[in-house]
Amino acid sequence: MSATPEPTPDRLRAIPSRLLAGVALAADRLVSERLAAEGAHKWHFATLVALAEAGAASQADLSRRTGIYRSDMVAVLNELSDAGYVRREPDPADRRRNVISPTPAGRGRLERLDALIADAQRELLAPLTPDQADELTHLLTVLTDHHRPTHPGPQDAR
Amino acid sequence: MSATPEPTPDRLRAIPSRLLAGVALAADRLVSERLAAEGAHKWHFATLVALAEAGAASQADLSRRTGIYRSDMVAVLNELSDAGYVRREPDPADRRRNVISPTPAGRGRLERLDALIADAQRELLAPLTPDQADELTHLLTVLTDHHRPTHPGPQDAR
DNA sequence: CTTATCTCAGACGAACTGATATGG
DNA sequence: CCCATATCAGTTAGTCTGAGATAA
Repeated sequence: MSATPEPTPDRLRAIPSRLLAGVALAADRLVSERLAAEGAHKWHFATLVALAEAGAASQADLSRRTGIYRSDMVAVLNELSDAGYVRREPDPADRRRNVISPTPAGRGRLERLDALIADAQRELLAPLTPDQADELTHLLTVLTDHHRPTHPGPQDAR
Repeated sequence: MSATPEPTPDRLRAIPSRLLAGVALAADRLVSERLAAEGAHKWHFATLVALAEAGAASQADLSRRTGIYRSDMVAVLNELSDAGYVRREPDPADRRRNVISPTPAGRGRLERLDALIADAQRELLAPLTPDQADELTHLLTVLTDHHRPTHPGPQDAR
């Protein structure tokens, strides 16, 4: 048996950009699966976090904070508001915009999703020691802050 | 002045899976730009590397080694062979398959692309010390080897 | 193995409708 | 005050790319 399973060449496996792509993909799948089990999406989580921090914000604000594209934010907020997690009402001070604010149910939702995300991160970093996990996070943060034509997740800013 | 530019919440910025996604995206863009300057794509590079290592291989082998989807490999090989970088001929031992082999021009092409990729990796990791860059690569390798339900990274995200 | 579709998702530019802001 | 123009917020509809499945 064993017909030599065509290994990926070391020259390819050692390339940082390829390693990053692979691990990022695995991480994204982990997170997406966990959230999907609750009928949620990472965008919902990011939006609720931004909202928890800001208290209330316009859609454009949320777009900038989360990195979710302005057009796509519409659908995200529709879903969150249909589920009763956020309230969307016109801004009396500037009628061009809506003021989005979290509801009590939304705050509860955030805590639940936060726990799911934390679980996924733990599983992702399980093969590392706590110190290594911290170091990895640190190194990624350095690179993130350095390479930032403004896109953690892509989008926005044009 | 300063209208407070809506910062990304720390709760979002500190999440490993988000950091990975952002850095992986920046890395991929760097590499893609460099290769595009030579009219190449990362898939061409990966295929040439696999070919250099194997000497010659079937399309299915190359697909498994590089993580490039079988269907997409067809187009990649069409391009490489049109440019004279690989030869595609029927396998006399098994007429169902083709034997792909690199040409001298293909080997030269690989060296050129390899240099471009190396440049991109250097630029990507520039903000880190050499030790940190090595450590990052090591940590990513550990995660890559651990999280592979057969999908090390099909090849990339975007 | 090759080729042709087809579906699905995500990123994103175009463009339209208001509303606000500014300079004459 | 009136008007033209520029800009911003929200929204819709549509393109483009890539993954993955399926079938001939």
